[in-house]
Amino acid sequence: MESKLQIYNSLTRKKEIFEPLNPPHVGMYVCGPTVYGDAHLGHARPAITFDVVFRYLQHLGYKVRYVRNITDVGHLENDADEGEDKITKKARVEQLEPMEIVKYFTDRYHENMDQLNVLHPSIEPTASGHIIEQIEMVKSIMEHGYAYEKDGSVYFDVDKYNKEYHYGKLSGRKLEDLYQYTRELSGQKEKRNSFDFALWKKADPKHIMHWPSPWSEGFPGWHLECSVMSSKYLGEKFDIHGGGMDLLFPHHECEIAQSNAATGHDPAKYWMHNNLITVNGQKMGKSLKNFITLNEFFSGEHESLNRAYSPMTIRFFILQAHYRSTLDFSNDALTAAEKGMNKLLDTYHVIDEIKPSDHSSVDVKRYEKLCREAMDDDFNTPIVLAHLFDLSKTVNQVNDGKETLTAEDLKFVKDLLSTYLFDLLGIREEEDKATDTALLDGLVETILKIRQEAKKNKDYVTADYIRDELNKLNIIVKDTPDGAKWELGK
RNA sequence: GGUACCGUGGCCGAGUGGCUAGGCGGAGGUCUGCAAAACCUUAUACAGCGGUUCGAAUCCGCUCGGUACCUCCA
Repeated sequence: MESKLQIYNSLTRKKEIFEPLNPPHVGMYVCGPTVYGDAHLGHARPAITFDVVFRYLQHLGYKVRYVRNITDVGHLENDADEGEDKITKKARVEQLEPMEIVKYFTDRYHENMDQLNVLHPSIEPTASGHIIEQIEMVKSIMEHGYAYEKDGSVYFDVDKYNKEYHYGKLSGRKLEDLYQYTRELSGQKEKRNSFDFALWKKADPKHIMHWPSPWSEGFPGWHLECSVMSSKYLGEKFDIHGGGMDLLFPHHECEIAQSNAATGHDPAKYWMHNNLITVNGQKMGKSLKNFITLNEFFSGEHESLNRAYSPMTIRFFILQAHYRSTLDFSNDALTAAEKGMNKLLDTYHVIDEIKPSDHSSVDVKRYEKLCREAMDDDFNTPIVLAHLFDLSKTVNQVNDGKETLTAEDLKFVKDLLSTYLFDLLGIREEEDKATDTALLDGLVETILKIRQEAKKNKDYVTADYIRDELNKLNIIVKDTPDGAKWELGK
């Protein structure tokens, strides 16, 4: 089937028809986390955004290789001890091996991703596992004349590169402007220009993580790992490179420069960037210390949280905004997302209780096209959800006897909800709701029969007592024309 | 200073020239012993000023306000 998928390409700043380089194969690389702390809400956004991209591309029939890295070396701390990277610093503080820290937070990250129902990437390479390849790439860039060594460190020669290529093509920055502004900052003497960036850095004695190289005992520059691992697993030229908008400059700009310097061409055809999550209009981030970790959301243990929010509520909340828009966090917004999501999940189950008619009074088939068009339009998940809410309204109207649907159409609606809500948007029902055991079922039914007797005798005191007590046990009773129904509450 | 971008009703959030976005919340109603759910109806909008146009939230200009990034800071 001909794809009409359009993707907003940060490189061209417009939506483009998605045409893979080698169909039906698609290569996608996304910058993963630096594992030196628990993942916060800001980390959930790229993970979920590109999870949906991954799911939808597969849905369209593409064979996707999705690579998401784990950064476990290299990111230097600027504000604290100079020359120490984040992993190392944490290790020294806690007297642990760096790889112990890495393992701990990598496991925690994976746990969070599973909770958010984020599919595992095809390959999850680590920077520390690709030191040799990184050294090779530095050599290649040097051989092409775009890097120079100084006192055991190797720097990328941006000025020289920019004479042959265009440094700033992704971020829209001009080298002259960078030069004017950055020259006043405390530049390092080793560099020819302040905007040159490190490819290899000589380790000073207190730096624990270091590897031998032709230039020094040291460690790779932080832009290098992504260039190396993407080309190793996806080839020198692949389809999609994704990441957070805050990585656009300098990180992704430098990746483009490194690839061009080593191979003569850009690494990725489409660059996708998810926007940031804000708190009171400000970026949620480590540096601002205004972040809330995912575990804190799940437990509710944070001063900014009124209560706990389930992983699926977080996921739904993120999907209710387009990935290229900023998304403002608040308790009200999360609660609204939770209620909306439960409404859709209820609809999914209501379908089973509807008696089919011979004739459908409404056209539900059109929703498939509408949902598909929304996804094709740069993964517009809020529009998909709006259509699903419309569909939900229709189902409820049928349930109320105001409209009718045939058995075939009812199945169609159920399948459509299943496909979009569960398979593509990755929402799943909370486990405690899914595990209604037969025992619980029987007990509650029995108690409700007693309550029904009480109601028949107009003994409302007993009836309400039963309902209130069940409520306290998180069992919500609803009286309907067909008798009392119940469900486990939030 | 530079670069990218944003400003939509109580809250969140779609929408790039004319057609109800949607969710949450509010108001009224149907149903109901009461409640909940569901359904129906409904209010509240496009930062300001000017321009283009038959017609602008949507294009252009200016003003005001806000955000992110600016090289080792994810």
